[in-house]
Amino acid sequence: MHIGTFRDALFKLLYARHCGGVNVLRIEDTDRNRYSPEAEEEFIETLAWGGIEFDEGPHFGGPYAPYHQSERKALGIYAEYIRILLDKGFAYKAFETSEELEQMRRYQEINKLQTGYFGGSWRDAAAEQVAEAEAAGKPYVIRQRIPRDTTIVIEDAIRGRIEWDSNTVDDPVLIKSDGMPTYHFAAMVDDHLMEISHIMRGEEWIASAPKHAALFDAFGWERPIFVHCPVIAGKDGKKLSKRHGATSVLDYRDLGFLPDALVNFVALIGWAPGGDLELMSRPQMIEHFDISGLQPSSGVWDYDKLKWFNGQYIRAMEPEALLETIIEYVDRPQTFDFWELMACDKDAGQLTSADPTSTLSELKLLRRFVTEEPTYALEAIKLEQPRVVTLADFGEACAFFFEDDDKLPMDEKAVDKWLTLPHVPELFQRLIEAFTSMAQRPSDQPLAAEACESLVRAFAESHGMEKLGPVVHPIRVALTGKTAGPGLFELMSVLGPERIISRLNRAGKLAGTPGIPPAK
RNA sequence: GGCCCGGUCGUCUAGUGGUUAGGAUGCCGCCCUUUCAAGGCGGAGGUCGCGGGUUCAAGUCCCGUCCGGGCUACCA
Repeated sequence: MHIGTFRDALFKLLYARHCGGVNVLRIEDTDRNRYSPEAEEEFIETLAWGGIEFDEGPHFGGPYAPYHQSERKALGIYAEYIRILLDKGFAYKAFETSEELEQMRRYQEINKLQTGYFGGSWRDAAAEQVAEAEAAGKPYVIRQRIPRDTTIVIEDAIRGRIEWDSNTVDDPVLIKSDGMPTYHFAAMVDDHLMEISHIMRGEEWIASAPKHAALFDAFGWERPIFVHCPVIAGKDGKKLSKRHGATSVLDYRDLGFLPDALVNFVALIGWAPGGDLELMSRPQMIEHFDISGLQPSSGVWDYDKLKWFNGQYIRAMEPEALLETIIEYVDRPQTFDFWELMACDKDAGQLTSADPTSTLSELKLLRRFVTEEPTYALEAIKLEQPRVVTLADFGEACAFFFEDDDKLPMDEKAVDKWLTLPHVPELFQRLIEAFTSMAQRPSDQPLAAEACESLVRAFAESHGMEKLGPVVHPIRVALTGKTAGPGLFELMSVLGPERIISRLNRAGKLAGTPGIPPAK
């Protein structure tokens, strides 16, 4: 599901909840070429993941079932209503072939006329002529007879009054030659039948709104309130599309975004609660949501701000809940399918700064530890929680906790800079000795960060060092292979004496320091 | 081409005739600090698309203009 569609669905939910109304899902599957069960499944999956709840719909039941338009068509619902329009003269049969329509359009374009079907040869055809064509078995569509020489006015809840010279509105197809209704017909009939109060949809529908209004008028039905929401655009101002990055909601799930963060962010494109409120819980959004806060102008998708929201939501989570969420994330096969795809995609750089191939292997490592050693993994996650943006980031951030001691990748520059310092061999040796004796007297207590700190500080002091950096950095590089990460003492406490000893040994050799005895 | 919609820092936005045009993000700096983040503090960034009016007073009202976008299917 496209981000824009998702945002609209969210607005509908928020508004329904705000008003104590009913949110209904209807599957508009009248185009047999476009519809697929897989697409519908993806739709439902997206809605469920995003917490977009429905009170009525094909998978939820309700008083106006069925909720698939194809099923409603089979029931003869649309046939019944098109009959009424035909009888009242608000619709007519048109027998043009697609070639004839194509020719007409070309003629209009060449002569710089308005394009569209404004009657052709059938709007005003004699009854006998129509009967003749029908008897001859010619295929036909049923078109809406838009009133001429008048003004069609709609009252849009966001933009106010919008009007059209009805002579500029062409006659849309209501029933296709295969008997299926178009959106223009089916959605309006259903909206009436299902007692829909608000038509909330994307701005791209404004152009067809006069047709829809005229249809309600033709039936003598009360018009719902039209709410045309602004579109979400890419950085270049054009409709958000693949080349702007990911447009599918599920891609953001697989990228490691939290549904609540995405929802919070997306709600704020085209809507503002007024004042300075930005970070909002779902109940807060419902409380504040109102059509008067909707923006008429389109918004641009700002990936950076989405990332900020996600970071905020990750930091706000209880570590235990976060661990659960991460487990869910790495247990989902789609996560790995997605990163496989990313690894092959040249444009993946728009979405991640990290190399997808390494993300993939780091996520596998994360999956192993999170299920096999959840207690250890939890401690690692706690330390990385404040410095991560997406769930996927935990892969890289935590990798050094999980990687085998002898396979830990070492940043070359960091090795050159910190492991070559003259005091490093002695430092490592002292630490190895200290931790070895600790390891030989195993206790139930985990290694305390304070103990590590005093050890390191003692070394610095005994060497007359005023700053801790020259001591801390070599140890960090030895233990993590990197120069960035959580506080050294916290990280040592989580790693534990065994891993520390083994990594110090390895790093010592890497630095070309001879003479360090084996740890055990 | 025609018809429609839109236009406040790069971006999301507050603002409904009187504000030093506010917040958020991003960017930069400082603090914190063993690194990176997070967090705290601060800074740069807006002639409210442009031009006319109305008014003592206009981002806010009116007209024009420019630019951007959407639609222009037997798709939704």
